[in-house]
Amino acid sequence: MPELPEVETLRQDLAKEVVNKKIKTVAVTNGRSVRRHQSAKHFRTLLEGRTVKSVSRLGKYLLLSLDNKDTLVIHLGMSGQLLRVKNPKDPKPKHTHVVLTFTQGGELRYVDPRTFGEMFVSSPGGEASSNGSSLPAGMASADGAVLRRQVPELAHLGFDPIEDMMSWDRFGLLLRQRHTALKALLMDQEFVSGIGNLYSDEILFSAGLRYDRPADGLSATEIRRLYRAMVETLSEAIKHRGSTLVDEQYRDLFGEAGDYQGSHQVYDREGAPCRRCRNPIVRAKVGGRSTFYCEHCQV
DNA sequence: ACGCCCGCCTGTAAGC
DNA sequence: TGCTTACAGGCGGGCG
Repeated sequence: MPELPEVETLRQDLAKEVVNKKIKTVAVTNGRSVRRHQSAKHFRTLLEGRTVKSVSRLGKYLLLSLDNKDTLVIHLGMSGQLLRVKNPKDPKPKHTHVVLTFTQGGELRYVDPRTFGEMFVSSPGGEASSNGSSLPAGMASADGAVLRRQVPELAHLGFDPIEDMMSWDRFGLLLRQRHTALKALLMDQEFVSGIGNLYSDEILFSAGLRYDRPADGLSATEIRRLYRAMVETLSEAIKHRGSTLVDEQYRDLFGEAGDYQGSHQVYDREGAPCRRCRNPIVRAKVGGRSTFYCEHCQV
C-alpha cells in the first residue's frame, strides 16, 4: 500500500528515468484505470507526442509535467505499481493496464490488480477552478501552491509533510482547530497529504501518543514531538526506499522491494514485544481498520 | 464537525 | 480437499 515514502521513492527514480523522454504510444488495456476520461482514446491522444519535463509529488500522487503544460497524474491506490522496462518483450505481469512507450526506447508499465488506483491527464484551466487562489489551511510552500494550481483536481490536498515547511507554532495552530482523534487527522488527506494506515501508526508510536488522543488536547511539547515524529519517520522511510510488506504489493520502479519494513516499531507487530519497553504490541479496530500501538509507550 | 459505514476491487489465508 | 469468509485499505460518498 504505497504511501508518501513509497511514492517519493518512485518519484526520485522516475526523475532519473523518464525526464526528457518522449511518449511515442500509449496502450490502455483496462479502461477503469483511466476512468476520469470519457474514453481511453481521449487519454491516449492527450499523451502521445508529449515529452516529460519533470516529476513531482503531492501526497500520494505522482505528477509528470508535460511539455504543453498538461500534467499526467498517477495514483497507485492500494495495489498499484509502476515499472520501468527496457525490453518491451519482457513478459507483462497480470493486471498491466496501461503502457507508455518512449521514442528513446523502453516503456513504463502501470500494473494494478485491485484497480483502486488511476491515471489521468490534467490541464491547468481544464476544470471549473475559478478560485484557484484558495489553498488548504496552513499552506505555506510556494512549490505546493504551484502544483495545486497546475492540477485543480488535487487542490483539496493538505500540506505535504516533506515538501511544505511549517513551524511548530503553525502546526499547533492547525491541530487546535480540530477536535479529531490524532490517527484520523493524520490520515485525512485534506489536512496533511501522504500518510496512510501504516505510517500513521509508526508516527504516533514515535511521538509517544495514542491514536485516539484529540488533536486539540496536545501540550506544546506533544505538538513538537508529533511534528518531529512525522517528518523524521517519513524521512527515514524514504532513505530505506519504503516498506514492502508480506503481501509484496509495493515494488519500486525496477521491481525491487523496499527496506523499511524491518524498522517498523508497531505496524503488523501484534503480540510482538515493543522495541522500547518489551510489552506486547496491541491491535485495535478503528473505523474497520487495524491500528497497532503500545499501551505503555503511547499515552 | 466528526465518526462510521459502504462500495469499489483482487489475492491470500484462515476457518469449517 | 474445497468451499466460504475475512482481511488488506485509499478514497469518495452518504448518513446519523
